[in-house]
Order: sequence, then C-alpha cells, then structure tokens
Amino acid sequence: MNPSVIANTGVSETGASLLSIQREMASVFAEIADLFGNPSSLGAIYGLLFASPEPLSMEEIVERLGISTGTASQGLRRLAEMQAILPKKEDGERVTRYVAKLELRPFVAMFLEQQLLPKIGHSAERIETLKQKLSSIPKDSREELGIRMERASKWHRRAKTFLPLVRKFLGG
Amino acid sequence: MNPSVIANTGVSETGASLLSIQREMASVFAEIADLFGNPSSLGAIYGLLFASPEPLSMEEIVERLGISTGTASQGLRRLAEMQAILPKKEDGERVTRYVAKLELRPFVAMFLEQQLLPKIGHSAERIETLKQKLSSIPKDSREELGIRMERASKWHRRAKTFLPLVRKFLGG
DNA sequence: ACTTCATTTCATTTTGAATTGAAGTGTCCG
DNA sequence: CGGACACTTCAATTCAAAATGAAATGAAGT
Repeated sequence: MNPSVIANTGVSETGASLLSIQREMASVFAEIADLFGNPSSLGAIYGLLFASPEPLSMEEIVERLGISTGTASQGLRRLAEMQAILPKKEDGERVTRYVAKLELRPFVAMFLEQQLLPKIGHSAERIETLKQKLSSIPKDSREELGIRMERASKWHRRAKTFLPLVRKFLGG
Repeated sequence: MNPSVIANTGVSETGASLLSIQREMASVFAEIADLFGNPSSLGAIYGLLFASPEPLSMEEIVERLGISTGTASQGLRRLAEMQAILPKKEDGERVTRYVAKLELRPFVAMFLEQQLLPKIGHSAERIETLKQKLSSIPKDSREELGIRMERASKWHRRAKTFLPLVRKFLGG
C-alpha cells in the first residue's frame, strides 16, 4: 500500500500517520463545534490546524478534510473573525496560510458574547414587555402570572451576572 | 370579532388575552430551548405551562400551540423525564394534566449532565488515545503536537471542574 | 365483551441549516 | 493586456432533525 497517497506540505515522508492524527483531531473538534451549535466544518478546520505545526493553505485544508472550497472559505473567514486562527500572508507568496491560535479564550468569548448573551437579553426584554400586558387579564390569573414572570426575570438576571464570570474563569 | 374563538379551560371569558400571553411565553421559551440544542416544541410546551396557573391536558396544549399530538406526547414525556413539569392524574379523571415546575435547576442539571459533561468526557478520551499515537510520527512534529494535545487536555480538565460549579451557582 | 377516548408509536413528510460546486471577482506577474 | 491562480459568492442540493398524523395501544366505563 502506498503510504503517501496525499501530498503533504512538502515535509517529505511518513505523512500518512500525521494525517490520520490530524483527521481524528478534526473529528473531535467537529463534535465539540456542533455541541455548541456551530457547523461541524468549523470545528474540523480548527482541529486540523490545531494538529498542524505547519501553517496550512485553504487548498491543503480542502484536500485533507475532503470538504468543498465554499465550506473552507467560509469556515476560515469565521474562524479568523472569532480570532481562533491567524492568517499568515507570507512575503512574496500567492497563498494565505493559516495557523491555529492555541487559546481557549476566543471560543468562550465568541460563544458567550455572540450566542448566549444577546439571546438571553432578547428574551429578557420580551418577558418585560409581557409583564405590562398583565393588567389586561382577569385578576385571579393575574396575580399568579405576575409571580411567575418575576421568577423568569430573576433567572435572566442571574444568567447575565453569571456568564461574564464564566468567561473570566475559562478565558482568563 | 368574536373574542372567545378558542375554548379555554372553562374559566369563562376574556381568555383571548390570556391565551396571547401564553403563546408569547411559549415562543420565548421555544427560542431558549433551541438555543440550548433542544427541539423548540419542548420549550413551547414548557412556556405554555409556565404561563398557565391551571394545569393543562395534552389536548389543550395541542390546540393552544397548534402542534401535533405526536409532538405533544413526546415533548411532555421528555419534560417530565427532566423534571421540568409534573403530571397530575386527578382522582376519577380520564386525562392527565400537567403543571410547570418553576425551578431553573432541572434545566441546568439536564443540560450539564445529559449534554455537556458526557460529550466533554468523550472528546477528552479521544484526545488521550491520540496522545499515545504520537510516538509513531516524525520527531519534529511530535514534540509540538505533544504540547498542543496537552493543552487540549488542560481545557477539558478545566471544563470538568468548572461545570459542576456552574450547576451549584445556577441550580442551588 | 364492546365502545370510547386519551395517549403512544412510528413511517412518512417537512423544514431549515450545512454543504456543494460552478460562476464570479480580484490580484499578481509576464 | 491577458492568463493563471487564490479565493469568494450564492443558487441549488443534500441531509439530518423535527414534526406530522394515522394506526396501534391500552385503560375506563357500560
């Protein structure tokens, strides 16, 4: 069996085994990505770069993961936006190569600030609005509903004070 | 315009306004549910019960939310399993009615213990396994990869110590 | 035993997000 | 200019998860 089916970065031989580790790492991070509601391709790309000491070009990523150029392009953009990877435009080269940042912070920050906090905030608002509509319903339900909505508000307040704290602990 | 299009629990009139509040609440909780990777119907059902001082039967839930009996049946089962609602089989009645529990704990516990912790644990294992495969790759990559995997392990360890703590704060 | 009605089950359908891939854009270099 | 190449875009496709609804189950009452 030919051990070097896939052209690696030019680092000569035995790439097959390295590649298999990289693919497994991609798969691990893919799972984690979709656990947090992100496309698993995002995780796969990051995982590959995480397991690649050498920077990789988009083309190399596409062939090693077997994904489309469209997915790779968009994934790389989002990862760069969330500061999870670093684009390296080398001197007189045509291609951009990417390296993984090895900190957890970008992920935690992105997840909390882009996903959780805004949506928590939004639903908190909707509940506040609802509280005001309470006056227009029969008094027996009104009282109990008031208590319940107050409780829902309290959940939101707790979440809002707690989440930034999470960030400090995991991201710091 | 007829104000009582929908048969409410028998609580006489002005149900339209109560119903609209309940539907809005269902919608708020539906958003939150899918934010945490659950079917939004789960959230909708819980939200409706949360905004309903009176216990509701499955049939009432189906008609108020406009969902199918299948969805309602499965949703009620899951919510009961995760201790988010309480089934009330009343004395000589045919139907089971449900009330919302008003604590946040069941949700936090369920999310952490059923979703996060197991999957975090699983990916931690996969990374441990990968560490052992490192010996079979060229030494230059080997060293750097060793460092990186160690770092990924550290993330997992942090998450595992931190998540139970989250539970105490939000759930207790 | 038979009817009724609440609930469950599950094969099918729907829906929406992720992915594809080919056409488009832009840039570098001869 | 022109052609090659790296990358982006986006309409169409795929695919998995969720929802549907009709048939099966089963518990009460007669």
